[in-house]
Amino acid sequence: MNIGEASKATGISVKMLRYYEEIGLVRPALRAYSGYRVYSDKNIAMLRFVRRSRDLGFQVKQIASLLDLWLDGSRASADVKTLALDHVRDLELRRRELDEMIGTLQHLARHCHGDSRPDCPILTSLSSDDEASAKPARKKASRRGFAVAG
Amino acid sequence: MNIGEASKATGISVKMLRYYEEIGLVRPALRAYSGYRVYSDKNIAMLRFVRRSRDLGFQVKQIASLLDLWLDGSRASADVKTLALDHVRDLELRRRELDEMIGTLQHLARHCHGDSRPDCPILTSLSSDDEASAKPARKKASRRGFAVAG
DNA sequence: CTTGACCCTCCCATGATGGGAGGGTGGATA
DNA sequence: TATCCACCCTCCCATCATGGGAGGGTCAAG
Repeated sequence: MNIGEASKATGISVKMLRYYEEIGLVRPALRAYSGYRVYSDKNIAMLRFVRRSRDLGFQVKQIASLLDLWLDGSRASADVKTLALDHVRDLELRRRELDEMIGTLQHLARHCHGDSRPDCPILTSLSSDDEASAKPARKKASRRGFAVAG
Repeated sequence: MNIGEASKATGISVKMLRYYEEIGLVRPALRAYSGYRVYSDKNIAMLRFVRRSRDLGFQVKQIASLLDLWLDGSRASADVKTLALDHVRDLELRRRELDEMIGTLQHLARHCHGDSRPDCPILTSLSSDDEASAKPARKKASRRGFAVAG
C-alpha cells in the first residue's frame, strides 16, 4: 500500500503519516525501490489505533504510551485505565473552562439589547475595573483544542 | 509605567505585551529616552480589556474587532452581540466535542477492570475494526484550546 | 561606581497541522 | 515507445499564542 492508500484507509492525512514517522510515533515505513513508503496491513492497524486515539483527544505523547501498552502483551490493564482517566480529567478541566466562558458570555449577551444603540453590557464588562466580572480560566490549563487545521 | 508594571497591572506577560504590539493588536507604546516602553492608564485599561477577552476565549483577531467596537462610540450593540454569540457557538461546538470524548472514554474505562491482567477494552476499542466505536470529533472544528502555556 | 533588577531586540521552540516548490516514479494510453 | 497525469519524495514555510534565552543597554540604590 502506498501512502495515499494508507491515508484513505486510516483517515490520517498524507502529511500527518509522514509527520508521525518523523517524530518517531510510528516506526518508519518500509520503502520500495522507488523510495515510496509501503504500508502493510499491520501498519494500517497501528495507524488506525493512532487515529482513534487522536479522535479521543489524546496528545501524540500519550498515544506513544498507549501504543507501547497496546504492543506489550504483558501490560496491566490498570496502566491503561490510569492513562485514560488522567486524560479524562484533563478533558474535564477544559470543559469546565469552556463552561465558564460560555456561561459568562451568554449572561452578558442576554443583557445586551442588541439593537442599533451603542451601549452594551458586554463591552462594559470587558472594560470593567471589577476584576471578577469576566474572568473564568486563567490558571495553568493544558494547551490544545481540536485541530484539523485550515 | 514600565512594561513590568503594566504586566502586573493587566495580568498579561511581558512577552505578550510586546507580542500584541508587534502584531498590531494594540498601538505601539510610547517610548522613554531609554527606549523603554511607557504605558498610560488608558493603555492599561485597553490591555485589561484585551486580557478579559482572552479569558473568555476570544482569539486575537476577534479581540481586534471587539476593540474596534469598544473604541467606536457609534457602534451598534447588535454588532457586539453578534460577535459574542458567534463565539459562544464556537465554544459550544468545542464543548460538544469534549463531551463526546469524555463520554466515550468514561464508558471504556468503566468496562476496564483495571488490575494486573492485560486484557483491556480500552485498547480493544482503539484497535477495533469497527469504525464507529471510538470516533467523536473529526470534522472541521476550530483550532485552539486555552493556553497560558508552560 | 558597582550591583542587580529591569528593559531592549532577535532568534528559537512548542504542537499538530497544512501549503507549496522542485523534482522523481509508475502505469495507462495515444 | 513517448507522453501524460496522478502519485510520491524531500525540504522549507506558515499557523497561533506562548515561553525561553542570549547578548547587551538602563536605572536606581547602596
